[in-house]
Amino acid sequence: MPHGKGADCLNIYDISQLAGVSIATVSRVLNDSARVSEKTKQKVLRVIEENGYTPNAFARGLGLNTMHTVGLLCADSADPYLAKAVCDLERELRAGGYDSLLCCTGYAHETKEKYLSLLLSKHVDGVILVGSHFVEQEDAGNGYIRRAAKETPVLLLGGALDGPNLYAVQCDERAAMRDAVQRLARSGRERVLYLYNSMSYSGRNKLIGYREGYALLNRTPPEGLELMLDAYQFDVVQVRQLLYDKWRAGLRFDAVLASEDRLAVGAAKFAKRQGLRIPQDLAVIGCNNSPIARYCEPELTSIDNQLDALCRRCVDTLMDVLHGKSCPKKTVFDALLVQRESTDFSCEG
Amino acid sequence: MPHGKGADCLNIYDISQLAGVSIATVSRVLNDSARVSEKTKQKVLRVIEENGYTPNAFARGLGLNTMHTVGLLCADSADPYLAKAVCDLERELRAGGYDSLLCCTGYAHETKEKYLSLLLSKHVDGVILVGSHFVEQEDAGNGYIRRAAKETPVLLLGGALDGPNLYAVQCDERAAMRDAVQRLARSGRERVLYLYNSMSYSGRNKLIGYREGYALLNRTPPEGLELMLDAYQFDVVQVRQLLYDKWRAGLRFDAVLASEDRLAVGAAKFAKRQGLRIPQDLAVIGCNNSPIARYCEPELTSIDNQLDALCRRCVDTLMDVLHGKSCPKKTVFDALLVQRESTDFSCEG
DNA sequence: TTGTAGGCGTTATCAA
DNA sequence: TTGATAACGCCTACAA
Repeated sequence: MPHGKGADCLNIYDISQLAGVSIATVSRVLNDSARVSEKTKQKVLRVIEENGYTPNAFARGLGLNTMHTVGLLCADSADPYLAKAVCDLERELRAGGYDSLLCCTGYAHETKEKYLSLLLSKHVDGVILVGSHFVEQEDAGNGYIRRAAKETPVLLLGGALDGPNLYAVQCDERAAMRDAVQRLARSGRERVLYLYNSMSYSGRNKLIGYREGYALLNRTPPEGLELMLDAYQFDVVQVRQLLYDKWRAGLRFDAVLASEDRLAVGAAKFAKRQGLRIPQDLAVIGCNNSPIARYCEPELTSIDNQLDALCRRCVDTLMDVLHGKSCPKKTVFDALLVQRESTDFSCEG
Repeated sequence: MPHGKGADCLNIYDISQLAGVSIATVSRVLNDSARVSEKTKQKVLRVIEENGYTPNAFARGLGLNTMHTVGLLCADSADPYLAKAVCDLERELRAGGYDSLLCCTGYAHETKEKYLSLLLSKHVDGVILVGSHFVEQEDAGNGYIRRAAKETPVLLLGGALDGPNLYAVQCDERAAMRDAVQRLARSGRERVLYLYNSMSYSGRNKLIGYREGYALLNRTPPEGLELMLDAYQFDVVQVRQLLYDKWRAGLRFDAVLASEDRLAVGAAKFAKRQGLRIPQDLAVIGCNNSPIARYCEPELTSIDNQLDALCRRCVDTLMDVLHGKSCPKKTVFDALLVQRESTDFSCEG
């Protein structure tokens, strides 16, 4: 009986002694691994209950080589969209019996890489890359993700990357943007400005979708209407100013399609300042269908990229992987255009 | 040498063998505990580097009884205010060498209690209760927090509770509300409506502050002007409707003081629908000074409760506790009224 | 300066 | 159905 401390916290030896059985039996009761007589089981359970014993998580982790923890890597969990994702994921993971280790990396490649390996060193059972800011355009920059996947399953929420032990769950925002452009055009909008601020995996796809929209109309996108705000974290006032300056410099447009609702809010602010009526003079469409689409005046039409469903499926997939079930490497959902006051498609051709 | 597996991951024995030293030496190098000759140290470090060895976190946790992890308990990390807090806390904790275990409880007492003990069973080095939704008015409901504090330091961000191993970091929102009422009154507002949706610790304090504001003016708060929205998660449209209904029922007010920016946004929506000009006919003040205060049209005056500073101080305090330094049980910051377009104090008496 | 050996609290493998 | 005992991988007296 190698056990001789009188610490505050009791261990399996204490319980075994109090219950008059061996530690093996206590362990078996704890993990209800069959072979225990109902009588001993009850006795042990009572002792455990009476003394408020909880098995030591570290010791268990050492033995089983897992503490049922998943790493959530996220560029900025204060961003409302990512925050919602993190919250949903955490809930689903907990329902599946896993804790969430949160890690906000910021947008610099170096820290993303550093924090990912930090998570791995904690032996997490899986990693979820929340948002598409982790996948780089030149594949050389994605080595750190592939390397991580050698040690633990990696799920990409909103992004996609092909490789062993990599799984992607995303929404077809490219198609959504394409459709939005076409609908705006059909309802008489001649010049749709595309407003974006990120060239992440998702950002690139949306931009492509915008261009495809025009391509399918057999038109080339009007000159100068792809407008990038050069900041991940920005203020609506910046957006308003950017559009205002462009307008004063002579740029004209009758619709704004934005890669994110906050950008669209900025567009609405611009319209007000410039004296343009929404939607009569300027149609506005945002993306994410976040609560702020409704905070805006007027309320914003927005592309719903089905975050809830994505998160649920993401965790479901991870659980399947961890349980050894086979599961799809890539799952794609459709987006949904939620119409509100900032657009008017009634005269759609 | 009790070591005989050919697994994928090497351990300290492998390294010691490859470097031709004992595991003790390797361990010493790893924890740079002085007594190692520079030469052996370099040799060991090179072997570690070459083989990409990382010490097993579980084993280390078992021995040291810590994995350098802090639990973040939060009612709903999708709430923008709480999300910002979680993000800030995580960053500060990481800077201090600690990981963050996130746990969203929702608003039910039962789950809060359940998840808190779940965190404790993971042997976190500390727990931060993010937001004031954890402290209940009747102290009987706070037993679970006090019990937790017996096992690990508990920090309350935005709330306060007195007891051993409990630390509070908060902002004097009560004073802020009191001052806001007085300033509104002095600038000619006769009937300040107080709009709130939570009776959390913070919620109660703000309400008290509102009443005190009137008390200091030697006036009793106008009848029926304390308006509670009965929902933690709400839509701005609900808020607009609530005010609209009240107005139609004859309730009159010339200012809205809200316990949260989102409620204030709802008030602005109401004003627009009712044809009231902001701030001429209706002044609006929100609380939290969150980004949405600027999304709103017009931009909202808001009480800044200094979340950044609170988070920093909260983690600083925890670090001090963990390092055995003495530190204050309660830290209180002042709030700041950030004036924007929804108020006009120019004619303040 | 370095090495040996025991302990941390489980789980799991064998016997009994 | 139970019990003894060896991992699991690290840290750290204590000894050399």
